[in-house]
Amino acid sequence: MPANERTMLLLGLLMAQSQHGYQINEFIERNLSTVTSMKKSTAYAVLDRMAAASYVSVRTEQEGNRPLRKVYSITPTGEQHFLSLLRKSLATEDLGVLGNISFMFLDYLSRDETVALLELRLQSIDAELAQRRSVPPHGFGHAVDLALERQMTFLEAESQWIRRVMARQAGMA
Amino acid sequence: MPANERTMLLLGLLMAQSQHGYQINEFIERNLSTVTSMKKSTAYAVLDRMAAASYVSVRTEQEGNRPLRKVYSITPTGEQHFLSLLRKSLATEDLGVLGNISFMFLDYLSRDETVALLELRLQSIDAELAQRRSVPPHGFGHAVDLALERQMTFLEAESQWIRRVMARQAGMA
DNA sequence: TATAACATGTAACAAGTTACATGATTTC
DNA sequence: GAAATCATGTAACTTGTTACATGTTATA
Repeated sequence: MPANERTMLLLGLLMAQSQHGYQINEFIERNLSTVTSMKKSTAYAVLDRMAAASYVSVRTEQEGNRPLRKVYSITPTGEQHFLSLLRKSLATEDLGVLGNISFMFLDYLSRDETVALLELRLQSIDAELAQRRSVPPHGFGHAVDLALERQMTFLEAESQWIRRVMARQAGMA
Repeated sequence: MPANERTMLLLGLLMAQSQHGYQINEFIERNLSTVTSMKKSTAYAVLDRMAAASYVSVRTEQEGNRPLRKVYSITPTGEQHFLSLLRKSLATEDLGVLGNISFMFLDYLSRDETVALLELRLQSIDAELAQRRSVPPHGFGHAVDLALERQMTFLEAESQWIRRVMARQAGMA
């Protein structure tokens, strides 16, 4: 019963069209690197698992005398499973998404170092924000853009929160 | 080389005082259930690993004829390791925190169902917000409160974002 | 002729979850 | 006398990463 995000991601990509593993991995690497960190070997393994669970069917094909490809197609069972994963995931807030344990332990660093580290974090967040604003939405799918917009929301929220926290620190100095 | 959040959490709790496993697990279950989902068995295993890595030392003690306890104390090496995990984690934004893949696939649900599911999500987020606002900060450590405040920031950001998205959907109906 | 792109894996390991085991003691 | 609390684990399983293996074909 693997009910995880990687499964949902791969099923979701196969909802659009049948694809072979390499093709999926390329797409993820080129376009979804900010959304998932799944490794290629993992993707191949998950595809195998999904085939064993009959969520996808496999056929092999060959173009010229290139290496054999295994083309995966989502099955009706797979579509059902995908939709049920999607519904559950959308309806429930995953608290795991919200945690960053390190903030619990700020007291173990000096105020100066805390400020310096938060400054670094802020810079990396603002850089990410700037970069994303300069490269407008790719355009593959309005919903993908939604997901990226949601990430932007969190980046902005954290950027502003860090500024507030630092202002407070400065006020108490 | 376990450089994960669970290690940091346990080391962080041991920074405050030496504790035995059960004690730590109780504390986590009672106070940190929104911050981590670590299971008790996992905590015991991580404590063992940390002992093997000399991040903590162990001594056994017994109170009356209760079961033996294994009391863990952080070592100087452990303190160094903790601080280095903390610094790295603070300075870098973890993109994994931002991802919710399901939003990429909204197009596979009808507009009506999407709205209904987002409504559910919104309700659970708002309920969580209300509950947290009604139970003011526990008070064990100003930094723990900071971590919870940060979670609040994300909950608020997502609540508002979902409202915007739904308003847009309604506008396009 | 080297190296990048194409294409799929395997093996060894690390980390985490689940369900279960154990046995005393305190509380209802 | 039953159930909860105290206290620590083990065994089996799932998931994921890392590093490596393999062999072809197009490109520089």
